[in-house]
Amino acid sequence: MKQYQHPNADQITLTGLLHALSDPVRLNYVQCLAAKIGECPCGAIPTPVAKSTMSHHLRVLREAGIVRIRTEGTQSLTSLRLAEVEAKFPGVLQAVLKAAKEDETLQDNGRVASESDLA
Amino acid sequence: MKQYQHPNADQITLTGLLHALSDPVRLNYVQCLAAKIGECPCGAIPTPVAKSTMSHHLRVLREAGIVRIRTEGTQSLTSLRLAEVEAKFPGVLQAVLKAAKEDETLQDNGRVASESDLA
DNA sequence: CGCATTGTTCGACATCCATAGAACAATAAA
DNA sequence: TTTATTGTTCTATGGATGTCGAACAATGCG
Repeated sequence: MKQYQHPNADQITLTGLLHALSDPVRLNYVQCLAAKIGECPCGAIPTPVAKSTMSHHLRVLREAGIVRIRTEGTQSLTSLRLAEVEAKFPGVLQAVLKAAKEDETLQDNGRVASESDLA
Repeated sequence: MKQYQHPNADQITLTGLLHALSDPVRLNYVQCLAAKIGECPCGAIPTPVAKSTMSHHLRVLREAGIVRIRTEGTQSLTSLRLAEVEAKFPGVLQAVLKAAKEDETLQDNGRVASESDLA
């Protein structure tokens, strides 16, 4: 269907990483993605924005090197590039994910992902 | 001279923190600030932008809760709120600082690299 | 084949943001 | 007091960004 381009480890920049994570919608998506193991269909994670907007956000995350996207059938599967990002910037993504998990301001911000929303 | 308002720990948000750190000029400034201990005059850290621009960046850093600014005479002294930020989001700022220290794209003291190098 | 599902792309739009110069304020130094 | 230093604020500007709807593409299902 569609071929996605992913930056390799060398092309991942710290500011790019931080910028990609600085959006509430994106950070929440990444957080939900980290909670699951392995790949995850985009649609399986509830988001408060239109699908075209989410497509844009996923593009940002992908180009920042945070997620890997591949298509299978009609749906695209996203997975966190945790190991690669950690190898490049040790502790950063992990600390952000941990902080996000315990942050209340992300829950209502964008109204994302109550436990009941997760299928 | 001027009174600065600083957010308390409760008002520091993760996305605000990440956004403030996602700018190369700001991240470099914070990194230099971390290298020094205690307060530091703004002018003591070389920056590649005009002073009005730097004033804007320092405002962003201050409002994000990352730096504390106070004036003494004609100059304003900035200090990193490392302990407070770490108390709120453990590991995040520290990991970012460590990553920034070892990142080549940030090295030459603020010349905004990386954007043009990505093409 | 026709239709539903899933996501991308395009155009549009409003807003934010980094940048800089000019004018201003406050203090220090001569 | 006059000048220099330091930084803020105002205004402008060009570019990036988040958002959406509509149209499109690809696959799966009946």
